[in-house]
Amino acid sequence: MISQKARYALRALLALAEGKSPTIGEIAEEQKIPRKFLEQILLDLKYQGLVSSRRGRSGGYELHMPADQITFGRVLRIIDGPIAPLPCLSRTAYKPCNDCRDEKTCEIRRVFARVAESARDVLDRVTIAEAMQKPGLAEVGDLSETEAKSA
Amino acid sequence: MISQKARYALRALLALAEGKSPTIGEIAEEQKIPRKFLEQILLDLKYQGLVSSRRGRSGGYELHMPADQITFGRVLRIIDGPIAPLPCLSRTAYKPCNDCRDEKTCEIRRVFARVAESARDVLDRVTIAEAMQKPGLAEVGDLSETEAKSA
DNA sequence: ATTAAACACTACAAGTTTAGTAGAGTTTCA
DNA sequence: TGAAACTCTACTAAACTTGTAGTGTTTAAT
Repeated sequence: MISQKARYALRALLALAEGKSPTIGEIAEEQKIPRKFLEQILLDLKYQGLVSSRRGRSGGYELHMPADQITFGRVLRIIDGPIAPLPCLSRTAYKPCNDCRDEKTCEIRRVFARVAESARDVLDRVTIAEAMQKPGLAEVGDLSETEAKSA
Repeated sequence: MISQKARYALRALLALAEGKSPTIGEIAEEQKIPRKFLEQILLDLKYQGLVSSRRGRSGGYELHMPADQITFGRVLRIIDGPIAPLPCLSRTAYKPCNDCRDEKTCEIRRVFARVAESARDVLDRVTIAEAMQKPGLAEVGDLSETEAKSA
């Protein structure tokens, strides 16, 4: 499960990708996100260069880069940390599993490497811009599972 | 990230799949799992019918079903709960996302549905028996990412 | 210059989860 | 009958999650 915070971050970015420069308050109300919590999230995203802000009387937020350069994976790593299901499979925060004898022969690692790869395959490719597109148009990948309430 | 507890559970099951009937202490020592913690894990797996135990003087544990009928997904759901990245995508524990206006048009849900499906694709297919096989043999899926330390 | 509206930053806190530990009880077999 | 093994419940420290609170700083309009 991704965190509520990450969901809020993605929602906020999708809102900013509309192109306006809304205030925190406007985003919070429109997206039903607790306002002070959203402040912190937007600060995180700002520190990482995804959004920029204008202070003062008619301030607000906007994307600091094109929406088609912001992947879901990038957002998740900022908010939730590594995507990999095992520390020993993380690209961004590698750590050996403390109970693992030998990574090269670890059966668990081998299986989860496949999970990690397929997750990255989606998350590091799909951008905020793509996610905004209505389905039914030409799509990057296969979206046929939209109707199946599964997993 | 899957929990340490789930990793212990998978490790214990892989050990039991060797076919012997080891004691908790033997598994704990061999797999470097805290003994009392492992007791609880094995009890969970027993309640769910994956393993069975013999008490008393020469007791021990063994698999209660063929290793090729125990998928990683089943173990993860027992120990860690739902696999889905969003509550609204869980097959086993569906819950609406509280901040979501409309599931059918939710952009976030649409993207994570793809992640969920590909994760299930691996986890609900790969069994303890398959994981034990040495690589290099004929394999079910594609295992070519074994050498890439990524995600 | 003042002031109101907006962002910036830090601290705190309740609740939950994680990763165990502890200990008393029960069963079996030699 | 006693030692070795599983069974079961309770407890706990630390970390994480999901916020709330409050103070400060900047900007634009007046």
